[in-house]
Amino acid sequence: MPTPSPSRRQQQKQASHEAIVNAAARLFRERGIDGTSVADVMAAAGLTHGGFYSHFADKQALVAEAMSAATNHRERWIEPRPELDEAAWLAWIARRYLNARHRDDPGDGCPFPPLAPDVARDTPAARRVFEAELRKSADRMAACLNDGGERSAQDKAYAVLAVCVGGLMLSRAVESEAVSKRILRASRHLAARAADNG
Amino acid sequence: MPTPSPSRRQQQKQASHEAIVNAAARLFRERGIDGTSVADVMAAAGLTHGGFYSHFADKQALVAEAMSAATNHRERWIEPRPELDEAAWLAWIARRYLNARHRDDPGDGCPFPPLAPDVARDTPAARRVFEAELRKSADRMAACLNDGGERSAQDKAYAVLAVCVGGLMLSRAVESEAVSKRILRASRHLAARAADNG
DNA sequence: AATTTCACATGATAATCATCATATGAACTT
DNA sequence: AAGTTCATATGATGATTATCATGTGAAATT
Repeated sequence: MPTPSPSRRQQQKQASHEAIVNAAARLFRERGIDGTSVADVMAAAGLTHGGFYSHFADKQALVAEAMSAATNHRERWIEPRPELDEAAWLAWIARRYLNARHRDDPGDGCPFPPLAPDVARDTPAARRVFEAELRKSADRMAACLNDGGERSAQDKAYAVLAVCVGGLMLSRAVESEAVSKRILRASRHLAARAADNG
Repeated sequence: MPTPSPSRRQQQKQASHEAIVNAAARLFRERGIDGTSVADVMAAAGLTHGGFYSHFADKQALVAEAMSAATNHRERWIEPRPELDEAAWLAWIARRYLNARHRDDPGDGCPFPPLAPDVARDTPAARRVFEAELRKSADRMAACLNDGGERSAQDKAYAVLAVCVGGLMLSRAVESEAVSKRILRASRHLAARAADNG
């Protein structure tokens, strides 16, 4: 059936729902899932804690939705550039992803680095959402890569995602700026190497 | 001064201290730092919660010690093999690290993947410990690599660590065995590519 | 042997948290 | 306009937690 024009009330609820999910997507990336309380999320969404359970069955349900919401902007990093060859394109997206700006703003960045370990310890449902989002990213990247030899474009994509996610995570976990930058630079370099046919 | 033979009491305390640190090193890797209570750690060490503060100023102090303790076995993964050339050696250590056994036993595995995001949000002191341990791993690896062109052996080492850490983390965060294995395999392959001279 | 020390146990304390119960007022229905 | 619904607010509840206070018995000291 075609969407009947939503009532004012429905609109209001949907707006709140989105505000909650967006607040959670940011806070989870910034402080981790365990480090973020339901009340924190609701306050950041401009609401109070009590209303939470008319939107979600429990915190787990929010985690799943927030994970999806946080991954919606993958186009920011994985953007086609048909005029570039494979190595140049990989170097280009690696620079978009592995840099100090992204490192210093996890709340607005890729959710894989900050949330992967939390998800690994979470429920199968959470891992299914993570996997679906990771797969979408890999597919989007693979569409810009060549199928080379025994390695499919998808395999290359997963490997590039691994360096990018690992490099960003490590760059955030060290204290000195010099070492952090070095990790970013070295990871960018290796990401571009995924292009060569082996 | 030469170590005076430690009294029975000192020995006892030291044994308890080590039991606590080892229990923490395992539990933090398995359940995360926030997901592990001081009481959990003490119980796993065969003690009760009250004695904790005669060993550590607070939970943070334990985090720092546990991180070091968990990294002490890096020789398991980064082991010299002078008879192998660089690419073969990298392929070899990548297989040692990026496999299902390691993936399925985080409590006894490398602490970087499960703890990096927690540390990124922790105190500067925690990040300094993380950095020191990461640097030791990079140094140990770099000692087995060639200084090639503009990329130093250390840079290569950091990049290899990034794929390894990222690949293991992603392989744990997805639900299907097929995708998980694919990530491990693709990451192993890219790790070995770090050898080529660019 | 009497005394002191201290590692560890038991038992608070105060904070935080997920979740639930209930109230309220605006938005829909009639 | 009176009645109903429901999104959200306010205010519990019970669990968990880091940390502290106090007790105790074995070990060290005298």
